[in-house]
Amino acid sequence: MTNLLKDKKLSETPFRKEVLAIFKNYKTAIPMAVIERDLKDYNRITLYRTIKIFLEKGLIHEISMTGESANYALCLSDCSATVHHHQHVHFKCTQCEMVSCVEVTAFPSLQLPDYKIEQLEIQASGICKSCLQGE
Amino acid sequence: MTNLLKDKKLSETPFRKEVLAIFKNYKTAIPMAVIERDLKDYNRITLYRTIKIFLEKGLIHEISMTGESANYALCLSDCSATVHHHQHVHFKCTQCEMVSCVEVTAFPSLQLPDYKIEQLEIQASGICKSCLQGE
DNA sequence: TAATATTTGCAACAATGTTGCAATAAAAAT
DNA sequence: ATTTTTATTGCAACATTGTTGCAAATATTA
Repeated sequence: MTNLLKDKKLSETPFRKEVLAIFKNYKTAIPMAVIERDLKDYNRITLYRTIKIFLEKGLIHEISMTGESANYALCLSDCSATVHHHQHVHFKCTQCEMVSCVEVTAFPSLQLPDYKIEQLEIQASGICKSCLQGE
Repeated sequence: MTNLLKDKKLSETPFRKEVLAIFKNYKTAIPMAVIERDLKDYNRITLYRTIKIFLEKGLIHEISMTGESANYALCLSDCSATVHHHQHVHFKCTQCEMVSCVEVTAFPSLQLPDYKIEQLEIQASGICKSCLQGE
């Protein structure tokens, strides 16, 4: 268990540790609303600033899916604000509404004539593991 | 040139025609801000409602890319609010900032063990056609 | 433990999006 | 073509989301 805050040269405050703990609790990506619900007591402004700096330092990444409010998840590999080294697909379950990051071995590739592709982001939706089993 | 509004059983009002004309003018996807700038005179609330109903009727679709505000573009094929028949990739140029829909013949496929994928959305970023040529 | 740097919370504000309702305009029916 | 019906618009008011300056509090460094 490494110290994510110190690694990214961020001061270790109780609030940041608490937010980080929430991220670690979830295996899925979570929206602001979930973080707010899980914090016993929090300041809206501080939370915004915390999320912002976590994003800037590449501690977490943002997942925007069409029609959804933004979700956030811990970065698994060493990322910065702009460069992310993920090889995963963002998956939204249409049944339980969970958004998660799914690691894939063979990440699809794509070539477009006349375009130079630098990054690919894949958002899938369907039925997740636990919903498939639960039926 | 079909009548998109009538096709979708929407009243043909001057305002809706104007908004539709703006969408037709652009080959790219556009954010709210661009629509607002292009409208000579408009009511904020009516615009929100217009976008909402255009989305509901499948006249336009929303494109959410990480870090971006939402973009909107006309649907090319016959779509509804939930089901879109696009075979295109959303492309964001990191140079000119344009977001566009790029039709592809071979749309990548993806299989995930334990997941049932129903829809795939692909967001690419890099350098677009005109920026590549302009250099 | 003191000095310095960073973070927090407040107040105030800006931007974005929503709702009820009366006036208005479009579509359907006569 | 004119009336009736239905849908849209704009206003006021509000809800939500996100931002900024600044002083107090806290964390880090020396």
